[in-house]
Amino acid sequence: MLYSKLFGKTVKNAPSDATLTSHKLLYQAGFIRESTAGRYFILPLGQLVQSKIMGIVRYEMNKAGAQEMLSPVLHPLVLWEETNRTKTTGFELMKIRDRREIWFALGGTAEEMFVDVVRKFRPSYKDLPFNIYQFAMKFRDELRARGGLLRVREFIMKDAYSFDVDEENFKKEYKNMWNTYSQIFKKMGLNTIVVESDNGYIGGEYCHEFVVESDIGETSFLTDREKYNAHVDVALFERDDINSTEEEKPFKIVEQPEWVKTMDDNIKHYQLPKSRFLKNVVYKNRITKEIIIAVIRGDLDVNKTKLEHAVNAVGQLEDATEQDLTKIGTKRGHVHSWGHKGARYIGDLSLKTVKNFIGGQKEKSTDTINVNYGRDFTCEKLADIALAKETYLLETGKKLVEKKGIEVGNIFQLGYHYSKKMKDATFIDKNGKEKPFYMGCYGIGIGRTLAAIVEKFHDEQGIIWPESVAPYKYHLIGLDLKDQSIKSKVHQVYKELLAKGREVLFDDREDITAGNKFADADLIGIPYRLVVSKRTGDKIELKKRTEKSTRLVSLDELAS
RNA sequence: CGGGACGUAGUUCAUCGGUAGAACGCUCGGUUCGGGACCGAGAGGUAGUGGGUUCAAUUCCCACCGUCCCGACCA
Repeated sequence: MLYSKLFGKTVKNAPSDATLTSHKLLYQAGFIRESTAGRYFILPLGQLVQSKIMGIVRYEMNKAGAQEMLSPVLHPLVLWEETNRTKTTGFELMKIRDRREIWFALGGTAEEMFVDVVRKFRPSYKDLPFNIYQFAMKFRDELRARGGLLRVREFIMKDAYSFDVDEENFKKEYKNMWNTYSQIFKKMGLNTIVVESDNGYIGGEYCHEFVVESDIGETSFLTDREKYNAHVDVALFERDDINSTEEEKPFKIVEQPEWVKTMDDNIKHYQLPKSRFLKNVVYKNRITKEIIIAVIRGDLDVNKTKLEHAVNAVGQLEDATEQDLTKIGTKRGHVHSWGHKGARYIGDLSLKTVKNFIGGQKEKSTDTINVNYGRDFTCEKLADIALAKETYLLETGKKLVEKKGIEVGNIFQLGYHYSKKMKDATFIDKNGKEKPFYMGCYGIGIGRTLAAIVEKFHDEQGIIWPESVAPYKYHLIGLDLKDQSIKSKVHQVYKELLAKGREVLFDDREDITAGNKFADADLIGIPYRLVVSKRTGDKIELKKRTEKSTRLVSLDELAS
């Protein structure tokens, strides 16, 4: 490619809106331009990288036995109605209607579509298992796009769907995809951490995110730096014992000055640590309108995801409003740990680690002390509904550390979730009986992966592409091009490299200074820089993007 | 959707009641030519949109639209 003809040039300034390095560099180096918030043009250089990434994904997926295909972008809305996801999806479904007034969903994920195509064949157990996948544009009506390519509203995703006869066979495919993903990201130079995470409606053990550790990432996970890596939503930890052997004292209602309102006031007033107080957090189920009060030890925070699982309302809880509190006869700061009619009480396991809690029935000028779980109040159930935090201990006694990362891929157990909801999503087993498929799905965000690579591989000068995903292998620079013999020589080098099938970006601009060309080369970040000038004689100067030193090589050496 | 910031040339920013200016980039000419050179000339803006206040609005006020950041949300 001749740089002079390349669409998408480098620029000196990034837009002031860009806060992330990957966003700035991809903009400045001419890989992307924004259309509207969260929707990007991927320019020629950017698309070359995306192609390389997709090439690696495709190669490894095929090697693992998966088969590439393509589904329509517009999904018949009736399919989403079949699984009730027109209502329950976490993301706002984008809909569109054709001239016949038929409604479609713009695909944000494609489980229904893949089940639909599979059921058109009504396979037998002999046809199973299989894993089919696609690279397709995904549409998400994100509430907030963010950080260049990091969180967008349209992006290319590789999404794969596996169909097995049962869980046991599914597990093998799950492991297969796990290994495949590790290999894919390794090939791109990305070190991924496999993080246990929440898969929403199913729960269970099969859901993992592949995360590139990075402070600018949106995924928070806890790790013991050895074996245990878990998303904050699911991370388990040992609740430390506060005083569970202490003797239970008599329950008492005590006077309390009116200035005592917040947890901090409590600490000041009673001169006791946070862990000795009861804390109540109120949620509302946005579907059923049910009020849920989570009761927890004062030093811990409620983990909404865990709570949703505890009350079997995945994706349905939201913070209660003042009006909700009024409805159950209370107000902010005065929620009781028991007794509010019309509310369900769920307690955290930590309630058992403290004797003689303070609080729980705060009124205007009184509160309760020496409150004990079991004796003075009980909840509908005690469950793990607390948010794990850094420095908490695992059951193994290891310390947890909180890290952030970019989720570049995930693997997911679907089980029977879709196959049982969708009509005829079955295969015929050995005994001639219909059985639902046991499914899994596996995604990789291509654009986000690209951004993660830039976040990891760059320096002050610009991007440093790993060779496997670089838009070109060589960045050829011609200097002293007014000299006809040098000009013809560098064009000759370019032609011969192309003839040998090498990927070359050739900076053939004649009126640009050397410094400019070098700066552009560093910014674009192609792995090998070649220079032909009056200094290089018969040879070509070679410099790796990652190194400072240069050396002279012959054309044969390069092309061989 | 809540909180905050903002919208002026392709980009970064100035001007802040009196009809818009710089740098970079771009075009042309010349001098340079191995780390973002220099000189000269030039093109490029209905100041997001609409309304209001005013003799006069890019500037003040309101609404809408759009953008970014934090939060909520995120198969």
